[in-house]
Amino acid sequence: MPLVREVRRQGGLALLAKQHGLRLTRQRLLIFSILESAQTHLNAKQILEQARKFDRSIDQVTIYRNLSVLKRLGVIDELDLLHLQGEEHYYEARQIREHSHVGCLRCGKVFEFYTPAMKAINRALEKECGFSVAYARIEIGGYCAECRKKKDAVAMLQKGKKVPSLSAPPS
Amino acid sequence: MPLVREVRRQGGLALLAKQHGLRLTRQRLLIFSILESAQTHLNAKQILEQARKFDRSIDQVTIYRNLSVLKRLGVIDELDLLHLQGEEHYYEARQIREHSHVGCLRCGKVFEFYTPAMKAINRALEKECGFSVAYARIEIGGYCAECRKKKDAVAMLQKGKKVPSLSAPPS
DNA sequence: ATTTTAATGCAATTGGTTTGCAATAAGACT
DNA sequence: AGTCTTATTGCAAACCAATTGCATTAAAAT
Repeated sequence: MPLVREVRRQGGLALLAKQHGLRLTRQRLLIFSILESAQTHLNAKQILEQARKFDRSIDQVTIYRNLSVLKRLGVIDELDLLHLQGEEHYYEARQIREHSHVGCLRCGKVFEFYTPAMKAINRALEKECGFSVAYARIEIGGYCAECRKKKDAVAMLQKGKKVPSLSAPPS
Repeated sequence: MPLVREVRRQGGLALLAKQHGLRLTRQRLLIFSILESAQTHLNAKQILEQARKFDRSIDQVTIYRNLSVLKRLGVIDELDLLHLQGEEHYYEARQIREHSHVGCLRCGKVFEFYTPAMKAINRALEKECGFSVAYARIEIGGYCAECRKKKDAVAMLQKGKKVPSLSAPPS
């Protein structure tokens, strides 16, 4: 099982788990490696799918239980991404540099964004409230540059027409 | 039904709903008034409980459907408060001044916080990405001043003892 | 008053997540 | 290596917030 050896070597989540007295099972190491190599946030289903490629017998409860452990260890974040991509939760390994998830309410695209002002919030909390920030989740909804252009174009064409009703869900 | 008259007068959500061609039913007006007078974020169950005090026959689907409408209108926010108070979603009327929800990972207390740096994030997004922010959700986890004090006191007493395992959920 | 159809209530369903429990296997200790 | 302890797993069933189908009710336009 080459995968196991690899994970053991690289440390990271596995090392941390070991330090907390958790057993390094084949399934657990697999889940850890998936999270560590993920380029983006994943939901439980996606993690399960990836895991099954290496271990066809792994069950979704194992995914959930390990995500739960990692949440407790404070090394992954659980996100809902403003429900722009569905109702499930998404998970990502906690980054060194904090960032926000920005989602377009029109096209549903979600991207990550960082600006120093994010750190300023933590400093303000520390200073004003004596609150020590462990992690911050910033999720922003709005309209991306592309959609704004399109919207302007449409507005130009429809000048004078009434605004569409909001009583029906957007298609 | 004095409540209905009152809501009609005060405008707010009811006025907005009318402008979008929605019918002002007794149940809808009741839900609106609960949200408008809420001092804090509520979940669907809490809204239902409050609503039943005035209308014993109101159903939870009516709550959910109206929350859904209000989300679409963009006048309420749907939050999960870092799951510190349960897995359900919480709702609050969108505030003029944006703010964050700050939760203590030790005692579970959640409070609201504002600092100008929050506006700075929006400006940065606009400037750097051409992204127009409709709303921002900032949810922060960490340790409040009180818990930090307690923790220090405990650490003082337990100096030299090993760190408790994280393999079991916190009591 | 009549008509249209949005909104409601009830029941049933969905879908993500959790729990109970017997079987398995990690890690500790000979 | 062998044995023991118990954390962890897989399977099935349960859970529960949220959604959907449908007949009924009632807002509001005529």
